[in-house]
Amino acid sequence: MNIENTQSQMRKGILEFCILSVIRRGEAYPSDIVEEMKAANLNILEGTLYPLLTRLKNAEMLTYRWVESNSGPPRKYFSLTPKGEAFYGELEATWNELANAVHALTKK
Amino acid sequence: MNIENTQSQMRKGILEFCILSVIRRGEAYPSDIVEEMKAANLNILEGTLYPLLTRLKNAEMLTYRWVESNSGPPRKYFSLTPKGEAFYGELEATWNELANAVHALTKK
DNA sequence: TATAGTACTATGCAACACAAAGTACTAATC
DNA sequence: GATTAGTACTTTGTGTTGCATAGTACTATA
Repeated sequence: MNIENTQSQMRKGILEFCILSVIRRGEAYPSDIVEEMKAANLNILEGTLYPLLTRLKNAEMLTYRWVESNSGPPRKYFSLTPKGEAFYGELEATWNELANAVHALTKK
Repeated sequence: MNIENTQSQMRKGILEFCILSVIRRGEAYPSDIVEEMKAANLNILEGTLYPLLTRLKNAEMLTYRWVESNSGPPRKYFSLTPKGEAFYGELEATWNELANAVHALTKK
């Protein structure tokens, strides 16, 4: 029981929401996602990001296309499906409810 | 990949923070904790609460005493140890950082 | 050709919320 | 007194995901 572990636990379920938020704003490939999240003080590791993107794709929330890169290997650009768009709305509501509940409970 | 599962994942690590918050405000027994959390729209199940309280006790964040009840079986009243108090401070900082990061990323 | 940088894939583990089943104590009812 | 109901706590097993690690593949550069 230490703070690093608890932080990791706290991130579960939330990273999914964050990733969809980044992609929802515009087609993005994994490094884009990493950069945007890092800019918001959310560091995500490839061991988490790639399987998560794969799960989201398999669940039909995301779709992707390969784009040749002019400075390295090809990149996988992801975008939201309509199903992913709807799911995003649910995630947003769920997160807001949770955050508000925690705020209400801990700030009294 | 559905909203109920994601909600459950989102709660991981957070419930610990909430429980310590309730107990920090004053000695409490499990049903007290359930009621206070329910009032804040955070429902916690016994299968989660009791093992969590046990983990916190085993990690020396909590201590407890038995109190006879005048309307049923005895109750286990929990309170924070100094170590638990310090850990709470870390949890609060960690949660705030995470919540702020998510807000920054998703509300732009 | 070998190396470096970039991009992506696969696998195994630890931890916790959830679900369910069970034990124990006390008061009320028969 | 025996049984039932309500309250309180304990135990166990499962599924999921972030983390950690190792690996493959593509392109540019030396």
